[in-house]
Formats: sequence, C-alpha cells, structure tokens
Amino acid sequence: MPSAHDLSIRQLQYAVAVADTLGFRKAAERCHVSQPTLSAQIRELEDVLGVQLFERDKRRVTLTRAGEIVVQRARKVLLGVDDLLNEAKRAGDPFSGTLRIGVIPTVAPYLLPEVTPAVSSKYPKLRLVFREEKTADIVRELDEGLLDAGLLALEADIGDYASAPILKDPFVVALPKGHSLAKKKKLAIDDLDDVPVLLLDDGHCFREQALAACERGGAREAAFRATSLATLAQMVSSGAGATLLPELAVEVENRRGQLDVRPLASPAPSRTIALVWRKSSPLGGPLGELAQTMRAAFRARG
Amino acid sequence: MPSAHDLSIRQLQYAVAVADTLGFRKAAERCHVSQPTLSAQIRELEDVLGVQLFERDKRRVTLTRAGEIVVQRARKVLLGVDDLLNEAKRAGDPFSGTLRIGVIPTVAPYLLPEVTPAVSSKYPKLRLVFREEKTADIVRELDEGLLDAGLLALEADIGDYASAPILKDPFVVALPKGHSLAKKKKLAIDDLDDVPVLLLDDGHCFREQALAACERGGAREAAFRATSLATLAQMVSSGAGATLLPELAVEVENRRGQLDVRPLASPAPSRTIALVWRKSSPLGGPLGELAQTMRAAFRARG
DNA sequence: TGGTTGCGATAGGATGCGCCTATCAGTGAT
DNA sequence: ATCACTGATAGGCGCATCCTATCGCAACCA
Repeated sequence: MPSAHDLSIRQLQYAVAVADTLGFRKAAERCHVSQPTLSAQIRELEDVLGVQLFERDKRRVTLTRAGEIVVQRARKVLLGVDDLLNEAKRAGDPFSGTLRIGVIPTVAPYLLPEVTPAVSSKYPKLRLVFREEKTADIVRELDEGLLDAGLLALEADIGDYASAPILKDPFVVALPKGHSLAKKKKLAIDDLDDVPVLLLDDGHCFREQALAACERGGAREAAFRATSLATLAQMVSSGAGATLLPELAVEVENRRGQLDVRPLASPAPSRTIALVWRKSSPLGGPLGELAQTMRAAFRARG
Repeated sequence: MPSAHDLSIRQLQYAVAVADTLGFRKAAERCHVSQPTLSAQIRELEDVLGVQLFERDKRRVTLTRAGEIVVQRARKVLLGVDDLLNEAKRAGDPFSGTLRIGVIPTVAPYLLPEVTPAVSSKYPKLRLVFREEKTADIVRELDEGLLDAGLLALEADIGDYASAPILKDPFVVALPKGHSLAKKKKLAIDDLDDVPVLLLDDGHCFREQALAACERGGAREAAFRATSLATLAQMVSSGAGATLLPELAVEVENRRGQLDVRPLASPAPSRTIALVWRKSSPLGGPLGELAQTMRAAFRARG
C-alpha cells in the first residue's frame, strides 16, 4: 500500500508536545527545536491530515476536537515506537533470547552435557535450543534460517560456512571385552582386517568418516548397520565385531566397562567438531565467542 | 522526552515491505522508490536501532530474530498510523461527530424543537449536544473551549465573537386573560405603567433586555422574579401582573390560551437570536452553514 | 498611557537528508 | 559463457527541515 503516509514521527511528537504544554514555545523548548520550526511542522501535519488540530487564539492554544483525537492516537503510535526501540535494543543483545542449534547425533549426547552448564552460567539470558539431526538436515535448516548454528564435524560434506572448532576428536577402536586384539596397546587400521567392522547407518557423517579411515586398510564392513553409537557399542560388546568410536563417546558408551577400547596409531584418524553458521549471519561474532566458551568448558570437563 | 526517535515512519514501511517480499528490489518497487534508496533507508534504520534486521546473503534475504521482532512491532505502529489518518479524516468532516452548543433558557425550549429535526436530517452524521445555560456561563465555556458554539441573544453582553443571526425575536406583552389593556390591538410601553410588570431572575439576559425596554416608559417591576418564562406566564395568567415575553415563546407558553398577548407598537423592542462561536474556531464556516440551516428551518416551521 | 513581556506567524538563508541514475560485484540458470 | 538477477556503492540534485531575526498582537504594569 503506497498510502500517503507523509507524516513523520517527529511531527507526532511535536503535536503531542503542543497538546501537553498548550504552547508552541514551550513545546518547541521541550522538543529542542526553535519555535518557528515547530510551528511549521505542526502546520505541515495539519495540512497532511487535512484537519486543524490546534486553535491559535492570541494568548492561548486550544485543541480542536480533531486535535484531541489525533493527539490521543499519536500518543499510542509514539508508545508503539518506544516499544519497538526497546525491543530492538533487547533483541540487539546477541546473548539474550533463543539460539537454535542443530547437533549431530554422534555429538549431542556426549558434548552437550559437558558444555551447556558453562554456557548457561556465562550467558544467563541466553536460551539454547538444540535439535538433534543428521548433518544434511542441519545444513539445510541452517541455510533456510531455521537454525542459527550447527554443531557438526567439519570433515563432513557441508557447504561454505563460517565455523569455530570446539574439539579434535580422534577415532578409537572398540572391541568386545577380552578380544585378542586388545592385547596391543595401540592398533593399526590393518589390525581390523580380520574382524567384521560394524558401522552406523547411512546419513550419519561418522559412518563416512569411519569408512574412509578403514579404506586405508582392508577392513570389511559387517552386514548390520546401527542407528546410534549406543547400539553400536552394544553390538560390539555382544561380540558381533569391532568398531570405530569417536573418543568423545567412549566415556558414556563404555561406562560399564563392557568394551576394550584402544587408540589407533598415529596419525590417528579424527574428526573436528565445530560450531558452524552462515557467513552472512549477524551472530557471527557472538557465535565465535560461544564456541570459545564451549571449547574451554570441554577442556575443563571433570 | 527528547528520545532519539530518529527513525521515520517511512523506514518502518520499508522494513515491512522487505519482510513481506523478502527482496530489496521487490520491496523498493512496492514502495515506489529505487532499490538503492530503500537499501540506504534500511541500513539507516538498522544503524538507529543498533541491530541488523535482515541477513543479506547473495541470492536471498532472511529476517534475523531482531528483524522478526522489529517488523512485528513496525506493523503495529503502521496500523496505528493508519488509524490516526482515518480518524483524522473522519474528524475532519465538520458535519460528523459531536457539536456542543450552549443555549440560553429563554430560547432552548422554543427554538430547538423547531430546528433540530431539520439539522438532523440535513447532517445525519452530526450529533448536536445542547446545554441549557445562562449567557455568562455559555460565554465562559465557549472561551474555555468546552462549547463549540452558543445560541444566545446578541443584545446581551458577550465578548468579541463571530456570529450568524437565526431570527429576530420581537417582545410582546402578556396579560391575564380578559385584562383591560387587552382591548387594544397594539400596546405602547407606557401602557404598562399602571400594572406590576413581572420579570425573570437575575442572570437571564432576557431580564436585562425587557428591563431596558421598560425603562423607556415608567413601568415598575413587581417584587417577584421568575426563574423561567413558563413560571412567568403562569404568574401572569393567575393575575399577578403583566410581562414581556419574546414572541418565540408565545406559542408554547400560551398553548392553552390562558393569556392575552398583544404586540408592542413599533419600533417594538426585540432581541436577535444568533449562533455564536470563537473567531478562531476552525468550525467557523460550518457553523455559519449550520446557522443558515437553522434560520431556514425556523422560517419554514409549521 | 507607554513600555515591557509574552505569544505565534513570517521571512530568508544554510544544511543535509532522501531521492535519483549509473554502475559494480557476485550468484544461478541457460 | 552469457544473461538475468540479487544487493551494495558512487555521485549529484533538490527539497525539506532547521536556524536566526523580525513582525504584529495582546496583556500586564508602572
């Protein structure tokens, strides 16, 4: 609508000031403008509205009926504008309100408990909402603006995004308790050639990364594909084979000690978990700071 | 409050347009400005608010969280502005809304029934609110802006006002039915020298005007002062003396024929009933037209 | 009564804002 | 590779807004 809104907020302020002070000079003073300026703007406003708002008798100013109505409305509008300014200021603080972050399933259960307490205590006004999704979905929603950021592995196939690393997460081998390979302190990829290797289901980026690591050797994938690291660990502990796990998950998934876990000989394959956001996001700076907070919290974990 | 309201309504319109179209060019088109103009204004708005409202990715525009909030508020403000414009337009029609008119008691009961139907049918959107008060009160309230106009006698002591006459109202003599003076078709002021003349109470302008008329002869005032013409007529009909009545009141006050009413020889004293308003009132023109309508309606009375 | 003080309106001139057109730089589709 | 599209940028024009100085009028006061 191209309605002829050729009135300005300032004019409304002027009108309200005149109504309050019942005097052009006093109103002008209150608005920090000269009296002629204010007179001209009031006249302009009256012209735009097509109504006389004030009755200028020598020695006195009175509101016309139209003036009463318009000034009342103007007060409402100005209150609305004030609200807008205040809300904008509040919304301008990046560490208030809600931040929507997508997290891949092979990270969420292990990293979040470590870092969210620190974030919450550092930014009390900030509410983090995590969505657990696979990389591709996170990237899509990030792109559509449904998410503010993502927590995922930089090694995955993501697009051109800004990111800040949280932690480097080496892969380790998980074996059934007492497996013969567990006699070695460190394993090589080739050591897995003789055991079935269990991997995650399609779509999990960790599947691709583990697969890439294995392909340097001659390992073969088992027929079964797990839908979570927890299932994977369960399968391994029941003797179905071996697997690679991100070290991040070990503490949780081997909490009952049912696995034998061994590191891989360097250069050990690893993934880099990072906070990722659109390059154009105005939250860039704050998200970098948030990532820093997360990194520190993770390093200081108990 | 001199708050830094340095944002304009137009800027809010631009922001809403961008939010609606999700494109600067389309928004610019809708606002009938060039795209650079709109870009600059959005940038300016973001600067004033201290928040980025839109995320400009090449190929796409998205609202930031602050943008969502601000645009929502902006819509509210713009609706308020629209309301203001509409209300102003309505209030700008002088023949709509309410008109407060003060009427002197010696006019109200006799003139209003004659003229209000015509006014109502000619200006259906106009609501007339009449207050019956004495001249001095009407003048004061007129001055204070509590009344838009007054219906009173120009002969009274009013200040410097604009006015439009409604009718010339000659004074007539009211006598008890069958009074000896009633034998004459026309009376002179001197004829009242021998009867007590009843008059209204202080403050009624008609009292002063009747008194002035009588003083040209040698009439003497009765001890009693009536508070209304109805009382006056009642007193006269019961034989307490004679009185002057404005002709306007005769039809009503002598509706049961209990009085003998005789005109005064010319030049008969009279009063001029007029619609009166502040010279500075923006309703001047319309009130003149209203007076014209009243005059015509009175002349055409049944 | 004449001077002073208050009012809002007016005149004239400086400044800057908001607008324009023309162009650039990057993306995506053909 | 070209074309069509995005928003950002550059430069310039003109009007809107502001200022100061003044006028004309009303009220007050000596």
